[in-house]
Amino acid sequence: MQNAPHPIRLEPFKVACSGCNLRELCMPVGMSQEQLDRLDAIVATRRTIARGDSLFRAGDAFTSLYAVRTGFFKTCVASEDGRDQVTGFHMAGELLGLDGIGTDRHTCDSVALEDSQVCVIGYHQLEDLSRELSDLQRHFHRIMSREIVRDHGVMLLLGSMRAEERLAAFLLNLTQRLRTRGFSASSLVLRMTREEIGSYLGLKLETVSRAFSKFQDDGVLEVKQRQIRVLDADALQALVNGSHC
Amino acid sequence: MQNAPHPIRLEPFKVACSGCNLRELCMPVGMSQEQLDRLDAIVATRRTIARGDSLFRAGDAFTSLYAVRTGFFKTCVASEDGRDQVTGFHMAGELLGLDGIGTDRHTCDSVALEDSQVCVIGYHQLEDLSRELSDLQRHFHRIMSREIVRDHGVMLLLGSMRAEERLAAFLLNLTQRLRTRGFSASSLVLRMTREEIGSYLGLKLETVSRAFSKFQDDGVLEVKQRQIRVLDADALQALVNGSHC
DNA sequence: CGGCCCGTTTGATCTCGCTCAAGGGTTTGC
DNA sequence: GCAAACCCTTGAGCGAGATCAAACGGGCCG
Repeated sequence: MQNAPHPIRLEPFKVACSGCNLRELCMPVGMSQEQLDRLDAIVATRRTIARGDSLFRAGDAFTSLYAVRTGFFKTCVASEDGRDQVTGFHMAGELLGLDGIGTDRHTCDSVALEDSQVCVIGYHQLEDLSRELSDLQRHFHRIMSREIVRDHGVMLLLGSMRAEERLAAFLLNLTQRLRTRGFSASSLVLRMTREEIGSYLGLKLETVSRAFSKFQDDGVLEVKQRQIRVLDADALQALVNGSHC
Repeated sequence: MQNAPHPIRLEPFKVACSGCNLRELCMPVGMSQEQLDRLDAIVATRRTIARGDSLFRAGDAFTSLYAVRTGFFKTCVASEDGRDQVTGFHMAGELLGLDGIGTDRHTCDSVALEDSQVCVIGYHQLEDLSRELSDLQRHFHRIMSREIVRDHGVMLLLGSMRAEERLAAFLLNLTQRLRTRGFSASSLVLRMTREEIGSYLGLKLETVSRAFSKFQDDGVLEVKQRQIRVLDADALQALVNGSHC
């Protein structure tokens, strides 16, 4: 849209990390040109996933990690009985599939919430390369560690927050990540249903809906179905910071 | 105890991975003698932590990982306001400190629940070595991945289980881990208070206490303060598997 | 254009776990 | 050995969120 005109060049599927506008968010953070070229070599393919389809499912053999290029995903785990829990939402630049490393099988489902594209990163090749490039090794370890820290944050949320606090924390997290990607921090379109939000937050969909309505009544949000406008981010932050006492 | 007599040799603090009886549970899983020797070289020191003391705290600079050698730990995160959430309990052979890799600072507190000893593993040395030993690299990645999967399991528990189901899942997890270490699966001594269990499970201590009493009344457990005897593990398993419908 | 499906909102009621409170048991320290 | 913490148990009442139910709204397709 806002780009200066470029010579029209068709690069049907091969778009390298080195030329990717997500490279400062994704695997190649801070890598040199030479390192980038080597990373390009192992991120050979991309895959398109239609809305509603799975990128992988629990039980699938683990071979690759996936970097979200465009679109939006949820991951969910299921227990033996039907119970189902959304464990995360993932947007451009984020890495999917880390759960599979431990047992060589994926332990959760990853489902596209809109038509999406991912870069396929062969895991063994990544291992090989990260033995040579200590920057890559370090970065990969950081990504895994941050995932653990993120999960601890969700555990804190699920274990000790009330419904409205959970939703506030969720919205602040989303807007924060959107801002990092250059989007507005105040206007967003939810890619997931109330039920999926509820599953992630340990709430029922009705409770999520009521919390949205409450925020709207209080002038904190403007809610039109999945179109959300944040009117008072400070109020959300205050909720998360336990103003309930 | 059951070993053939050895010449009495004092090894005051240096006990190597290669001679550690936890090596099949800990970092050196499946490593060759030559690899073990190299690992020994970087696991140079041990540290003793008295009950109630911290191994590390949120905000501390991250330099090392810690393998629990003896004793028992909890890790907990705190939010800006006073809220506090136990994110895990850790016993012999388990690795602590992975949270620090992402930001070079620890993000949670790790507290000894009994007098404990840990092996200190310098992280940079581990990185260096795992670039040379692909088995070590692989194993380390698996440990991190399993931690992520474990956290997903806790999220499922916190997000979708009722109080008694949570306690049942917790007890089954504990006994499973004790069994792996050669302890009885039916008789255990809890190292943590009801409040700490409650924090981990997203419940209040009174609710935990009531659930214990209920299990005792139902003949599933025998509860004497922190001394627990599992009388009917199948009943616990049935609870976790959602027999509530 | 009309009808259907899906997701959402809102209301009424119920219930599980929380809160508040009291009492008892165990461990620790003087 | 006694006292003081600390931890655990149990009861009573309450309330946040679940459940059940109904109606609404938008998008899609015939």
